[in-house]
Amino acid sequence: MAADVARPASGSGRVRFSRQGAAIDEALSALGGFHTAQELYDELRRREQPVGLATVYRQLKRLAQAGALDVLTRPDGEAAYRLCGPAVQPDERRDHHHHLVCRICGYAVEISAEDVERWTREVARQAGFKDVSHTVEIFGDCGRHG
Amino acid sequence: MAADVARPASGSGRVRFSRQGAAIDEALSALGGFHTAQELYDELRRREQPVGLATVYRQLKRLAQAGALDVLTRPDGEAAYRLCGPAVQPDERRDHHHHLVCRICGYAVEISAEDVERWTREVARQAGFKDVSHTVEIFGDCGRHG
DNA sequence: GTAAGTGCAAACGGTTTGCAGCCTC
DNA sequence: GAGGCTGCAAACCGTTTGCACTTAC
Repeated sequence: MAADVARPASGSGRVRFSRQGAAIDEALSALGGFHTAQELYDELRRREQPVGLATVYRQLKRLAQAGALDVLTRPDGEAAYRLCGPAVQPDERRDHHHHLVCRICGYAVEISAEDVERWTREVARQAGFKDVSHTVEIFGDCGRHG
Repeated sequence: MAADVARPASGSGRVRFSRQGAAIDEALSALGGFHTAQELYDELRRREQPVGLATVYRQLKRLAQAGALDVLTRPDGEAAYRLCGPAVQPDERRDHHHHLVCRICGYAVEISAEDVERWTREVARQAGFKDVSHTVEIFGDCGRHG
């Protein structure tokens, strides 16, 4: 099930299969939760399916752009990725959402934040701001790793 | 008023005056809003009071630790700083808060987020997470720069 | 005189890119 | 065989650090 992660249906330039791409999909699926490119890189070596670091980054970017990955910026600015919810259909657009992330093991819960969305929009409106975007992430210790 | 920015009352190691430190305080005050170390560095050169980039970073870190600066992580991971609210007393502890920041000019509004604080705590509790922290920042276009 | 503060340049860590070669379609 | 994908190494960018020097007190 791992290697079947949504492949981009993007118009320009067909996407080809590669051993490395599959390995990355598998690792993402096996690890679960949010993990950085470096962590993924290490995991791949551990699995004796080494992939160049540059390739890991490129693949992650592709998957993210294709909507197959959730991307998250950690407090220190490092980026972390995980597969989108289990059964994402190719054309199913994932809308804006946030996460409650374990800072120890990367386990993450998707949080519905209707109220926060509404709140940010309202705050921005009051201050006269336009083209508003926001970041909301919650980090903690899930207490069930290991 | 600019050079009088709160100096740390920290116990270890007395803090000395320096032309560079004062210049940085002034620039921060003159610019207002959130700005990166690099932006500050450029501003200082523009003012013909050049300060080494390393010094800018060190000074910003000091001021931030002393509680004289608000620190903010931009979506791309870069750090931005600004002086804390106008009249901060040396021993006045600024508690956790968030900002609505203009992504164009750095102008920022401090937002009270009681409800969001409560919400994040509640979400985390429901998921059984401990030691919870969170990031909430709103970016937009204030429409009044220039 | 002592040690904090500074400047420079080198080092760092995460991420991106140029380019030659490989491999899928 | 054309073009995407890979690997490597070099480049980047923000930030930190080592070290000798300056300077406030």
